[in-house]
This record gives sequence, C-alpha cells and structure tokens, in this order.
Amino acid sequence: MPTGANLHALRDHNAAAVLALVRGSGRGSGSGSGADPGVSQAHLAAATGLTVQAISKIVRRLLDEGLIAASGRVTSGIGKPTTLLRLVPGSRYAIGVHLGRDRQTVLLADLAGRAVASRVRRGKLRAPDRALSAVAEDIAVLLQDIPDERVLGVGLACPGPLDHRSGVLHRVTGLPAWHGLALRDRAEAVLGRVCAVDKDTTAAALSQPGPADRAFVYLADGLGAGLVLGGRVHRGAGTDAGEFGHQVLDPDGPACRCGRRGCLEAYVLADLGRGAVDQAAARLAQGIGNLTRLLDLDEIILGGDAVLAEPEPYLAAAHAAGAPRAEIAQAGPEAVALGAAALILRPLFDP
Amino acid sequence: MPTGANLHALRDHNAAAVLALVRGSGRGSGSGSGADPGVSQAHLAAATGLTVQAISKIVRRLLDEGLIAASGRVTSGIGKPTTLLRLVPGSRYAIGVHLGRDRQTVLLADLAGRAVASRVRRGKLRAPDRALSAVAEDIAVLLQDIPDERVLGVGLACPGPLDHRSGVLHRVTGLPAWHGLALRDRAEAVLGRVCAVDKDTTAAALSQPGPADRAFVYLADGLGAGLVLGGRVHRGAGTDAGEFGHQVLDPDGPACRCGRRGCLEAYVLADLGRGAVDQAAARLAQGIGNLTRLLDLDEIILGGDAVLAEPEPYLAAAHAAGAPRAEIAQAGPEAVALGAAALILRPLFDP
DNA sequence: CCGAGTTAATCAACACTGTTGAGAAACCGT
DNA sequence: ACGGTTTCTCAACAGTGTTGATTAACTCGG
Repeated sequence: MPTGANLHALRDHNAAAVLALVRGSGRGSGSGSGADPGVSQAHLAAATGLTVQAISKIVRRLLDEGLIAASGRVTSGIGKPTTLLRLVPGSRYAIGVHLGRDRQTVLLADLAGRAVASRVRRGKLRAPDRALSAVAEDIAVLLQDIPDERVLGVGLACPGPLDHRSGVLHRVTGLPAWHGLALRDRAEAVLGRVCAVDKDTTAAALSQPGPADRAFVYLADGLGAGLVLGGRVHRGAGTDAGEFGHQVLDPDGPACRCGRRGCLEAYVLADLGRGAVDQAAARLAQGIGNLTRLLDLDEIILGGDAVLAEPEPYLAAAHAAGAPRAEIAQAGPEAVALGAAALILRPLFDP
Repeated sequence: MPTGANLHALRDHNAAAVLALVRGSGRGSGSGSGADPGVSQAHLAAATGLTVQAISKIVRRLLDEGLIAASGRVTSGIGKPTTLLRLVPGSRYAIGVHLGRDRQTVLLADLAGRAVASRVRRGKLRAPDRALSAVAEDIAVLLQDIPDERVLGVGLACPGPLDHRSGVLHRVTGLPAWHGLALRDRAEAVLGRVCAVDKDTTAAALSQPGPADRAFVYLADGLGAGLVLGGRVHRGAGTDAGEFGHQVLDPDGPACRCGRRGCLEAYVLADLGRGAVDQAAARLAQGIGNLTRLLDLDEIILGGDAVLAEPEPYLAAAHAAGAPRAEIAQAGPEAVALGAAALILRPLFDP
C-alpha cells in the first residue's frame, strides 16, 4: 500500500531484478540437460537497463551475501572472457506448508525454488493447534542440517476464502474450527518464524516458473484456479479471485453446492462422480478455453488429485479447446506446498 | 521491460504517487458537490510512506512545473493550519481519439481527466490517411487556445486486436485498409505529437476513476470488456485480453461470427436483434456474474451504444446477478475517447 | 493579552543510490 | 609482441530521500 519508494526500496528492487535474471538463466537450459549457463554482468546491465558499474556494485553485494556465485568463465569471441554468475541454491531456504483437507505436506525448498525434502501426513485436517504442532515437528526434522539464519520463513497454503494480507481465514467450508482464525499470527507464534498465508490455488500457481500471464487450474474435490497476470498474482478486491469453478454455464442447470445452478464445477464433479473422465475433461476444457480467451493467457498448468490420477484426457481436451501450452504441474501433488514456499522466496526476486 | 530503476525513475515514481493522491482527493468529494478538499503535505507523507521533508521537495517541484497549486488553508484543530494542494487541471492536456466503425470522436481532456471539448464525426471509418487527416483537423480546432507545450500527446483507441506496445494493428474485422497498419508511427508522423494506441474497450476502462479491480463491459455491435486488475490495465500475453463476449456457454449453441458456437455474444446479439432487451440483459448479467466471481472485481461499468440506448434493464440485471457496484459509464458515448486521452495522462499518475 | 504547546512546512547536513569518466584485467588477431 | 576489444572495477559526482534542527502559524489556558 505505501506508494512511495525510498533509496532502500530502490536498492532492493534492483537487487531483485538482478536475482531474477540470474535465476532465469539457470532455468533457461531446459529440463536439466546440463550445467546452467549463468549470466554475465554485461548481460545483466543490458537486461536491466542499468549501467555496468551499477551492476558491478549490486553483484558484489549479492556475492557478499552468498546469494550468487561465479560459475566459471566463458570466452565469447573476442575480448576478456565473461565470468558467469549463478544462483547458490543452498544459500537460503523456505518452508512450504500445504494444509489440505485430507493431506498435509511440509516441504523444504531452496533458493532456486526446488523441493529439497518433504514430509506428508494423510488424514483429515485437525484443529489449528494440533495441526500446527505437527507442522512444527515436521519442520524441525526437515531443518536438521540447515543453519537457522538461512531459513527465510514459512509459507502456508490452505483452502477457502482468506485475507492474504492479514493472514486471517474466513469461513473455510467444512472446517469450523478454522473459521476466522488469524493463521499467520498463530503460526508465527508457534513456529517462531516469519510466516505468510495464501489460498491453495494461488500458491500452486507460483509452484513453477512460467510466462507473465498464466493460470493454474486445480481440480480435486473442488475446481479452482490460481491466476498470474502481468507477472503478478491476481487475488482480487476481496482476495477471493480464482473462483473458476463457479462460472454459470446454464442458470437452469443442476444445483451447485455454492447455491447457484449450472456451475462448471457442478457439471465436472458430477461427471467425475460417475466415472466419466472424458466428459469431465471436455467440460473443463470448455472453461479453460473461456478463461484463456478472456485473459489472453500464455500457459495453463493442470493440477490437483483428480487431474494427476489420469492426466491425459485433461491435457488432450485442453489442447483441443485452444489452450496455449497446457501442461501438468511439474511438482505434481507437491505443487501447493512448493508454491507456499514460493510465497516466501518470491519477494527476493520480485519487488 | 527494463526491470532496473535508477534515481530518475525513483523521482518520477514518487512524483506520480504524489500526483495520484492529489488527484484522488479532488475526486473524493463525490459528484461535484462542492470545492475539492485537497491534501496536505503531512497527509501525503503518511499516505506514501515518505518523510514530510521528502514530500516538501517533491511538492516544490510539482508547484514549479505548475501541475499542482495551493488551494487555501484549513485549520484542522490545533497547530499550524494545513495548506491544501489541488491539481491544476489546465496545466496539461491530452487528446483522445476514438476511431469507431460508425463514429469518430476527437476529444480534449485536461489533467484532471475531464473532457473539455470534443468533436464527433458520424459515418463509416475511412482509410487510414483520410481518417487521420480528419483527426488532425479536429485537433487543430480543439487546441486553438491551448499553448502547444501544454499538450502531452494523443491517445488513439480503435477496435480489433492490436499490439499496444508497438502500436501496430492486427486484422481489424471489416476494415481491410487498416490491417497491419503501424498506427502509432503513422499518427505521430501525421499529427506531429507523441501518440499511444490501444483497444477501444481497454481505453474505455480508463475513462473514469475507480477501484483497483474493475471492468468496463462494452456492448455495441459486439461485446467486449476492458479489465483493470490490481490497478493496472490487463492486456494479456498477446494484448488480446477482454474477449468477454466469446465465452462459450453451450458448445452446441448457435453459431457465433468468431467461428465457435454458443458464445455469450451470439446469444446477446440475437436477443437484441429481435428486440428482447430484457433477455439480452439477463444473459449479459450472467456473464458479468461469472466475470466478477472469477476475478473478484469491485466495480462493473456498463457502456456502449446498446447499453446507453436503454440502460435500466442492464443495470437491474447486473445487480441481480450479484455484481458489485454496477454503473453506467459516466462519460457515456465519449467513454472510449476520454479513455484514449487517459492513455497519455495516466503515466503522470501511475509509473 | 500573552506565552506554552502543537502541528505544518522548510532549511541544512548527511548517507547512499546509480551515473559519468578513467583505468585495469584478460582475451583474440595479426 | 602489440593493438584492438570486451569485461569488470576504481574514483569522483549528481541527486535521491533521510535525519536533525528551525521557522511559521495556530489553539488553548491562565
């Protein structure tokens, strides 16, 4: 909300821009085919629009902090060879927590946004105190060999409407013990670390890199979407955006649990209930087509247990509906937890 | 695209933040009920997060440039009275051009974003050269009494897909002479001023102030929407977002001119074609409900000739569909032209 | 009436940003 | 071995917002 920016903000902004470019270069080489290419300072200057001298200062700071490191020199034609810079994944970590209705995942992610280790508990989500105690236990195990000062914080993702900024949950359907809970403050008290809270679908959208305009479509016991628009997460006026499943296709259609009739989710879940996966996929693809046309998206990521159980029909249908670059979530069932960790990591690359 | 920011960018950013707050205060008093309240420097400091000293410097610069002025002092309790600051509407101007299929509007807007004067031509849109000549004539008339250095530039809004950044049109349906035209460059050459180009619906969304998450739904010979998300215009990956009318409700529905079947636009236009305004409004409201739920919008503005001809049914239906704060476009038929001018004015308040 | 208290806004010195300008380091070509 | 080229750093600078001190203008209480 503070619209003004001072020198400190300027510095962080530029450091983040540089870090994002360094990280991006490590990802550019595709699916782990070889050593990451890295970036030169000269390239960073061109990409950011800053002078090479300014980049030199920024890079030195990042080197001192251990966030980046030199990764060898490459002679690119004539002149002094470039010293390539790469991210140091082990220099910082974040914890991601997925508080799912039937499965709770605690995950350790490194600075590069990759999952290092994780612990999964199956079973209904318990009351806040007991659930957070379990999370604390899992975190302790995961952080055994990690120096405390390298851990930036804990991101928590859970279902239902909530206020991302204050970290307060609203009315989580089916979980009365969680209604109105100030989850972020409670988690910070129990875990003793900086915490962030967001919706599961929103977190999932951050679980992997991608173009500036993309959506994560999440199909499990409900149908929702996490939106990234213009490179930023779109949460909406009441932080309740992404109600992708409740677009009404036919006001005289079957009743939906949201109270309206003919919602996309109602159709899809009904199809799934009677095992008609292909039909569910076709219906979902129709919604995805509408979504991509409305927002002009570049990429659709499909995730959630229902999709992961049988991905092909959904992928095929999405492609047929004209969706650009539809893919299955790389992190699979850990997408939400990994995205939750990204809630903490992102500010380093973003502001 | 340049992700880095230098001191110059920082200065502009903060100046814009201050200007936006000063402008916002002038609008806060509602619909012209009285004198605008204005803002104090102390308030600006609190709102921006900057120190009062920094605000003092910024305000002095803006005063020197004539963009703002003191508007009297108000004694607010104890202590030295506040000197209120307000925008000087006549200090800068921008031209907005709406190149509509059946109507071309050229409009002069002041710094406050209000229409000062306008000229309208009715008739089919001609070939680029002749259309731009007509625009040049209209601009000359409108700028008769305005010093040239106060005119910031010309914003042009036109239908069809286009690339906002390069100002190049794509395939404008029904206007072959405009296909692939580098409109911005051509306009800059003909008009001799800085120009910006954007879609008509996008421009319309900028025609009036509003909450950070809002949409302008435009119903005329087609159905589209301009989206403002998180305070920024959403154009999408291919600058083609806002295809609100082409959400498929029923894949077996009536054929739409876009090639698909069962699009919302096809239903609404068919309803309108046979004079069933109430049914068209109901269908449109269904789409608006979907839109607001998906993006969690705070406000819907309704515009376009079809809506302006008979606003009430659309307003009523939108409210019934659960849309928050649905309103008719304040600028009426000039909404697109006024928004086109805002393309030029916005950077002063935005970056 | 008048001084203490309070709030608004400015003046002055400072820390830190990226920039301009110059130079050192490391390679290729001939 | 030398000039040319590119990468990166060192040094001095302009300009930002910040901290600290001062002036301006009002209310309030005696």
